[in-house]
Amino acid sequence: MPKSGSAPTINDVARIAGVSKKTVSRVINRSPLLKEATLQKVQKVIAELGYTPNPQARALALRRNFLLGLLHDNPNAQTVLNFQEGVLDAIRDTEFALVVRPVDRHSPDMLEDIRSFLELQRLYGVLLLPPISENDELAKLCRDMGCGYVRMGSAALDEAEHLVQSNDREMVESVIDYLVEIGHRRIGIIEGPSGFRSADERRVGFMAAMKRHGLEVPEGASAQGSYRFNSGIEAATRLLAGEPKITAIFASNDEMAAGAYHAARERGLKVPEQLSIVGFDNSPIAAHIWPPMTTVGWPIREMAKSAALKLIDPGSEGALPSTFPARLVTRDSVAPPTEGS
Amino acid sequence: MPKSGSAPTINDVARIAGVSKKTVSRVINRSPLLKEATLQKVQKVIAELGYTPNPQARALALRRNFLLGLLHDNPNAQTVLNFQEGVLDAIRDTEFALVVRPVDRHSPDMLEDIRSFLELQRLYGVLLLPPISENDELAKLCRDMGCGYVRMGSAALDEAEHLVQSNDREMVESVIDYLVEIGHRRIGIIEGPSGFRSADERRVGFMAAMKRHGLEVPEGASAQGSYRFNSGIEAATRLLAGEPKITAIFASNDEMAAGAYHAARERGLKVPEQLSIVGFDNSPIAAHIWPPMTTVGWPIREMAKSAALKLIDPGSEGALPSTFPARLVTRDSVAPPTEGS
DNA sequence: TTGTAGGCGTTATCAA
DNA sequence: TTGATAACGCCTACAA
Repeated sequence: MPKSGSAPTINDVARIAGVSKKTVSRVINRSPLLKEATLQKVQKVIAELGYTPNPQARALALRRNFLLGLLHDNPNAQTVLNFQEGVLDAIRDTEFALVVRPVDRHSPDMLEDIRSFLELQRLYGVLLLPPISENDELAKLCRDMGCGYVRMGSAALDEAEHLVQSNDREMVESVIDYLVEIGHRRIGIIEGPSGFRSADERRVGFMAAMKRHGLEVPEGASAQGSYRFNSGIEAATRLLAGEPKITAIFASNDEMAAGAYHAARERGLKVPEQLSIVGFDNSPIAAHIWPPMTTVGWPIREMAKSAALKLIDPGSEGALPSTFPARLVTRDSVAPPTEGS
Repeated sequence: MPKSGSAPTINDVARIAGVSKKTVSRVINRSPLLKEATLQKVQKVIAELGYTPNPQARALALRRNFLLGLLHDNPNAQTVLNFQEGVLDAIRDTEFALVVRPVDRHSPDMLEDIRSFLELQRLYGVLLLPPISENDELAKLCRDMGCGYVRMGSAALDEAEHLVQSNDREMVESVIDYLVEIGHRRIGIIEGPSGFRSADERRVGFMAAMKRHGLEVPEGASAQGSYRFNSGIEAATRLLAGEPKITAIFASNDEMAAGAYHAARERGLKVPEQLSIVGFDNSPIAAHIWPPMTTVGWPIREMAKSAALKLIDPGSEGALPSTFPARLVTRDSVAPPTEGS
């Protein structure tokens, strides 16, 4: 009988069930070569004892930990946290746990740091959040080290088994369609920083839609930001100073869009009457700012869950989808352009 | 010589250094009973080989993982993420890793869930964020299971070795002092939800300061919210409907304070000219809302670092402080009350 | 289909 | 001060 005070081990199960350790091991690992009767018998004992395999021992024997890593260098706290929740949805009631690791994408030895981290912790797999998910060298590193990985991104960065992707480009196109439909013609864009795939995708979607509608994007109707709030203020200030006046701004993320609100207010422009603003991300600020902001939201939590499942249970249904449709969250920052504006 | 392709083990080090495994183990664990010469010799080999002890093997032998857990049920993403960063500051360049575990404080089997989590993962220690850090049963569970723990809170919830605490009460008092100093007399409060220690502390600080200044808090000048944005709108709406009119609102957190902005706007009140608002937390929304919000910020990252050090290196200097002073972040949501208002 | 022997990389015990 | 030997709890290879 198991020593009281400590958790039962595989030996306890084996002894009580009257089989060998290895047989119990087979039950745990769902070996197909088990006689039904044996399986039942062992499972019964496992249930009675409340036995759970010791992850530390498995990790040692398998040279692989039952840990999923979350690598991120993301300025958006809510995104990261939503993602964590989604991963937890996937690993709930499993032996997996989630370890997080913020990284510094500007550090020259980021890759080396990650390498030694992976080597040390022997993670089962890692989840890569944008923008570092866009780093192909990092993906290669994971492959080389035999560490599973899934990248989250705004474009087809990798094969389906290593990717959960949103349709940023199309979404931005449909945002512009919407703005044009209600009457806007002179639409400006606050782009995200160069080097970010998401920023590229959103810009490309914007330009494509404008072109499709036969609309021009003059020099002064496009400005670049850093995805930070302050950069949004600056970019919008430049946009609003241009001629002819724009009637709407699409910002590549909500923080910059919030900055655009401030810039508009400073120029005495009312949102949405004199200036429509659309953001991207559906972060909390979009809901809390005044007037509440129309923005594009992606299903981060679902994407995270799917990403985690791709790692721990690739065959399962939840692991299948790789592309996740974003949706337009309509609030009050968009209105038809004012006559004569 | 170590087999190429895989990391060197303690056996490699022992063989090359010409000592036993155990001696190497002693070097790793800084045993004091080592001859200086042996120590040097082994350390040299360790350095040459770039040897790192395998955490999985240690975890098995020690029945304890080199993992810190972060348990939270926190509605504020930025707080959680800042805390994560602080923990990372502490464990950088150590063999520790951080595993996160959101929990549901409303679930009836929360404690049971956490128990099995701790049992399974054999965490080195856990960090408890408010509000679940206020749960004494949870702390007891950790003690009973021999799992280290540190609680973060707004009051003296535990002994210094298990606690990092902010001085919420005094900070709120000084906020009120400040408001009174610039002329406010009729000040309202949006309280946090009952059952939250932070909410209690902030309310108590508010009441104490008002009393000290000989000011009354009439029935209609106090309303309770849930710490959520919408509850802030509702609470502030009630507050602003009361008579005599209040000239300032202290909200127990920034989200509710942001809600108060909305309520003020709906009533046509300008912030800060006709209504001053002060929040608590210094979350991103405080900086991004218009006008930028005056609020109270706590040094979460430093608190987190100290909390983690209390777990992994209790003797170190950084592990000492248990009380961390919050500070007032002055922005533009406070002004003297308007004459005759 | 099941069992035996040995290994994963570390630490603990106890003797030398 | 050091070392041989046996855990720790699981898995793989190979044998039966």
